[in-house]
Amino acid sequence: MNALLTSSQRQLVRVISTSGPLSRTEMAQMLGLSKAAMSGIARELIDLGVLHETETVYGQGRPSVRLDLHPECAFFVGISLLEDPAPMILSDLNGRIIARRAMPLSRDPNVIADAITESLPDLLKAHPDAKEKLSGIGVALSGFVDETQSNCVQSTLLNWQDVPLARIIRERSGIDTFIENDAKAVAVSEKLFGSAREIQNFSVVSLGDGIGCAHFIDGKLYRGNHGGAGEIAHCTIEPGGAPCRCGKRGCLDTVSSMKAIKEVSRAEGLECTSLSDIEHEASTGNAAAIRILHRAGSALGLAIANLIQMNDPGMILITHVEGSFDGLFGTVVNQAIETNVLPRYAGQTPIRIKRVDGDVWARGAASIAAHNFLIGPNSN
Amino acid sequence: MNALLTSSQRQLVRVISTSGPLSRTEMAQMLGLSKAAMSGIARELIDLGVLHETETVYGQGRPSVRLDLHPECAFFVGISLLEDPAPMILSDLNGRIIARRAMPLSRDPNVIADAITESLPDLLKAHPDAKEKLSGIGVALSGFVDETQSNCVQSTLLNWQDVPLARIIRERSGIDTFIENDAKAVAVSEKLFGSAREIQNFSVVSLGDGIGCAHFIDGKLYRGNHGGAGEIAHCTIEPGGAPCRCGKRGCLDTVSSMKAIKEVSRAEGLECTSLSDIEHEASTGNAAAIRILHRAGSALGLAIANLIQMNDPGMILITHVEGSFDGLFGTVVNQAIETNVLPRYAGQTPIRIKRVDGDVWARGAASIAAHNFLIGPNSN
DNA sequence: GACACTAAGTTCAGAAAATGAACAAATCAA
DNA sequence: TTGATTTGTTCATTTTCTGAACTTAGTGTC
Repeated sequence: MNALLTSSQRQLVRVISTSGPLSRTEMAQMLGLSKAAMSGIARELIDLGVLHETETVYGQGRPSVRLDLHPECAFFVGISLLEDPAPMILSDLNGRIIARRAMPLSRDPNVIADAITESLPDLLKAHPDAKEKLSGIGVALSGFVDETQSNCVQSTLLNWQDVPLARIIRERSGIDTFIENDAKAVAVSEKLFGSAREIQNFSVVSLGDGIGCAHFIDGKLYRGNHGGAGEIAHCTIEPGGAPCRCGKRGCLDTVSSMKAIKEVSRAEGLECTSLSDIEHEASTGNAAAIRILHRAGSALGLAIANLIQMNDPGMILITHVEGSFDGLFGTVVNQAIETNVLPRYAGQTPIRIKRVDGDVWARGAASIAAHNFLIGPNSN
Repeated sequence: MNALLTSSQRQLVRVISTSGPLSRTEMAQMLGLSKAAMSGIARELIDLGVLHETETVYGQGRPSVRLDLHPECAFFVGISLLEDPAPMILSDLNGRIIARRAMPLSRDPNVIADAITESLPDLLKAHPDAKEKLSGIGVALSGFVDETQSNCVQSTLLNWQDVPLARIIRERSGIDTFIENDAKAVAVSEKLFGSAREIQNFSVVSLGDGIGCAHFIDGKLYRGNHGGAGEIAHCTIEPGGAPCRCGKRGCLDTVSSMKAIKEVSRAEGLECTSLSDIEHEASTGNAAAIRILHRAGSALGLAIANLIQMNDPGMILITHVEGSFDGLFGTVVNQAIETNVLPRYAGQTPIRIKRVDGDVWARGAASIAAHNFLIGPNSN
């Protein structure tokens, strides 16, 4: 259905999806078209059910009518391969989750494709509308994905090397499928549906067992020359520090990831199984806990400060699954950012913290499909 | 003249300027146009003197004729405000320097504008062709420039704050003028004329008294949200290290800039006035010299490695005015990059070293004008 | 060297898309 | 109620692009 749109129609969809609801006149200006041309294109898209009229804005003169994407003109499935069982969601064009299922995780791409295909009818059961307008499947995974969003170049977690997962799923299910790295998927979902809608340049730092990061630059996801942009976890933060599983030493990952924090705690004899536990110990004055959180927070803050210095983003979004950022750890991170950023720019880059639930990855995955529907793969 | 081009014509110019000479058929494919449309557009541009036919490529079937920009269809003036006297060059569309002058440097934008305007006739004297087709003036300076490439937001060297230099020069001279930060100007000139023509993502690190850096991302100069992208010089590289003039501590600038290296050498009692001197001392076994170069090289290498980790560029271009990269310093830099980059990616990012002469900044400045002529200011 | 074969580039009628100008519609302000 | 103002529509006209047939300039083969 998306392929049936003319290039002007696609442009219009793109503008609305990045700028939100707009009047016909505003869009005409943004696209450099005449009001006459806009009028026609808008009507076509309304007739196709892609756009619909929303609020009326009153000012001087005839009020303008904002057009927005019809949230139910397309539906998407998102699957996260980061947990077992793998969460699976059905979302509309606004990123709203409509249905939720889970499927067993596997390392065999064929098994995954089959599991997805078999789970689809159940996921879509109560939603005949979505069944008909299902426009794409997105998959989030830990690893590197190439720029076609079709091949997984490498994944340690899944033990993959050049697996054309999207193609396999596409063949089994018959539905347009795209895969993406976990952090990059979250960045896309924040850009489409979240707090970054109007920000052209921002970076997402996702804090969990590992540390992920993704950049949006000039309104586009930036994946780098080998798909490795955002590999902040393996920035050297303590030269000559502890060996990392990547082969080098002193990576941020060895200091500030939840996994690292917990391991160091255990090594120091703390009986803690979660960040909250350690935070609690620290608040009661446990020197080891304080030291650990301080070290982890300073390292993460320094890495983020360096990121700000290098790329000058308009926002840093830190997402975390575990614990909270109100304790010592969060305080130290913020402090470290402040002290390591050019004083001239200190406080200029908003740092937003977002506690995310178990749906993030699946929602991110769905947003990859949505992005391909709205913006297209090559962003031309 | 540029404003007279239709949007298709501009697109074509843009494609050629980024991809080099192409046949009509190739361009038709790249722009998604029919051969018929291309034929017409190409003829128009040839008639206008913007394009010309170059080599003929023989294959199966009728040979294709590559079209390229006519190097003499536009000329540009570039001025560097980094030295006194300020170098001033005249270049063609290939970046070839045709004439060279110098003018006295001033901190008063009006005086600069007058000096440029007065120097122009002399610069253009022997080149009536260039006089007629002069299409823009570019100015490179040390400091922050806004995204319109018209205002200098801040310059420590020139002691400026929000100076609309481009507008002033434009008014005096009557010629389209754009200004740019020094490192960013060099990056643009490398993209247009240098070794980065076909690379979409790369970073330039310019090593001189200070350390500058600029990123090209997805084929575009990336300036960041506040124009501060590439401020690698003030990444914290030695936490808690020596105080920097920026107000914080341990910045790369305090360790690896030529100024810092020389200052530390002097403080350590070495009688050295240039990098070559220190390199020479090191090669004769002077422990202090070795230590200084090692520290500076490791720091710069680490910063570049972090840059590679974060942005995964397709190339790093290190430009340096002074000394050479064949000695200890260069070796240590390369080593530090290797050891601090994910082993998986080690050696994957080409590091090119370029010794630049006194023309770099003025040539970079001219390329800013050329870029605005070829690609346009907003890159739509 | 004649012949088919291939692919580049051109031509031109016709289709598609965008424009400009006039106009209808919906509100505010007085 | 009237005028001002701005949105959005309509339609004839212009601009731009396409498709298909054609010309051109080579290669490869016998």
